[in-house]
Amino acid sequence: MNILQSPLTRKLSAFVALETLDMETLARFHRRRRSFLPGHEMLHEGQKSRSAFILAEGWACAYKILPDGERQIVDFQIPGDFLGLRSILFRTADHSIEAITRIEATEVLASDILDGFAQAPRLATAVLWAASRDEAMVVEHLVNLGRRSAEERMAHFLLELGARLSLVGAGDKEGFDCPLTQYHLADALGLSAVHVNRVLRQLREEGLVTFQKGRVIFDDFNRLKALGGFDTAYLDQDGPFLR
Amino acid sequence: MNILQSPLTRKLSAFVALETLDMETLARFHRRRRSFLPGHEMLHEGQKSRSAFILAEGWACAYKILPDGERQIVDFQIPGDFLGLRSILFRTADHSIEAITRIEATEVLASDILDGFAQAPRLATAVLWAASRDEAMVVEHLVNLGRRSAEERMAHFLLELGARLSLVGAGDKEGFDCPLTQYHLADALGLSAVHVNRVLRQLREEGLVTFQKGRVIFDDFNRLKALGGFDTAYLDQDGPFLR
DNA sequence: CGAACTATTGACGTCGCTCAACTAGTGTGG
DNA sequence: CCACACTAGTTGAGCGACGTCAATAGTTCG
Repeated sequence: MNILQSPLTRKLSAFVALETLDMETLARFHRRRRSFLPGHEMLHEGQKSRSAFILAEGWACAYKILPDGERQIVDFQIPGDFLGLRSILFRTADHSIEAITRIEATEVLASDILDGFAQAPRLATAVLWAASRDEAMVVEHLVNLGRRSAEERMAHFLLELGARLSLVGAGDKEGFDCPLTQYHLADALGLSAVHVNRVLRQLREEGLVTFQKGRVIFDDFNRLKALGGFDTAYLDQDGPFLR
Repeated sequence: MNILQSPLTRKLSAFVALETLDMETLARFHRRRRSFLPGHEMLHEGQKSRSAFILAEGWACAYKILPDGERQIVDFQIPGDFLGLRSILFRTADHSIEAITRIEATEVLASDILDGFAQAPRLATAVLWAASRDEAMVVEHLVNLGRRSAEERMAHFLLELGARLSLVGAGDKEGFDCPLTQYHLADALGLSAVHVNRVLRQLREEGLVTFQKGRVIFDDFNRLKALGGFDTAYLDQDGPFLR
């Protein structure tokens, strides 16, 4: 894939108008191609890591395991997202990452990124923006867990996923293909798998959204948005901002 | 206050060994001194903002308001923290910020920061680290809401606050002064104020921690850590890493 | 000394959890 | 080709953590 067309470039271009120098530096990030099978643990909490990944194809999730064995999924990653960026800035990774589907990614060394900042400062700004956008998503996720009912959480979550996927051309207002199980949803939304099932049934029976057979279909996009209190502003994805 | 001693410099020094050039660039961030009274809304969600703040003295909180009027506090800020960094990278602020106590801060223009990156790339890395650390805290907060009981949440929350404050010299293993009300705790932990009260009583009666009269006292630090599943690794604050 | 905020406690309701049983699809080896 | 295992999904019964509502103090401040 041409670097000009890569999901990451497309995403960063939503914020900064990248120049030739930035593009060249970014291209240097994409030298080591790697593949992973579903279920592979790409990064383990506590591990020292000198490289991160840029996801080109497939889905992954970042999570933490609690002492009692419970899991909280923090974020799902889709093409164009960094995997484990924090793990190279920190002494040890503060979370684990697991491949959900088969994954194609490029490995990026810490030194590539840090040297890149010195050569292309605009790129540093773009990466800071990408990290801030990730944080904004985690924040919205936090609000979801803190102050919304199970039904509202699910509505908001499915809408966010749809919005993110549509940015990389993998979904629209009709719906999207989704490889997640009800267990993934439970661990992400802080619910039990049993309750996830009930909530999905309820949303389906109310004619709002249908999640079956690996596909999410928005039956009534607007009513779903109203239920989930969903507003895309925090995704900040409406065309280049910094020129 | 000398720039060498400012809380922000101390915090960033925990990650990168800052050079003279970085220090000078950082000093340029500290020109516009501002004060705010308790309760002042320093940043409003949806607002366009061209400047952020570096907190020198006092406490603030970042929060979101839901359509039904409920509030979720995302983070509390203490000296050395950025206020509204995301708001200058995004088109509009995705959250609001309120002064809890009287606040002393310096205002930083977006251009100061972005120009600073071009002149001192190490500083860009340091700011990215600071943003990542903020994200790590939000992530831990998310795990807190998703998978811990009210009692565990409270334990974890008070321990995190203590750890952060001790980094800037405002607390230790004994305890710390804390200007938060039970309503603040409720909005941060996704609980009702009534339940916060009950949980605090329970923790006090179990001899774990006492929160009264604006002071948090760790009655049994180790048992509290065990209860909250608290591990400081995600704060990544054990001495300079990148040299 | 009233007004406004903060903290405390009880009674009662409910959302979401646990446990358990059952179905359906899928893959695997004999 | 079937038996078995394994995973994902579905549904019911019962229960407990936490919410809501309401009443009462204690504190701070004008």
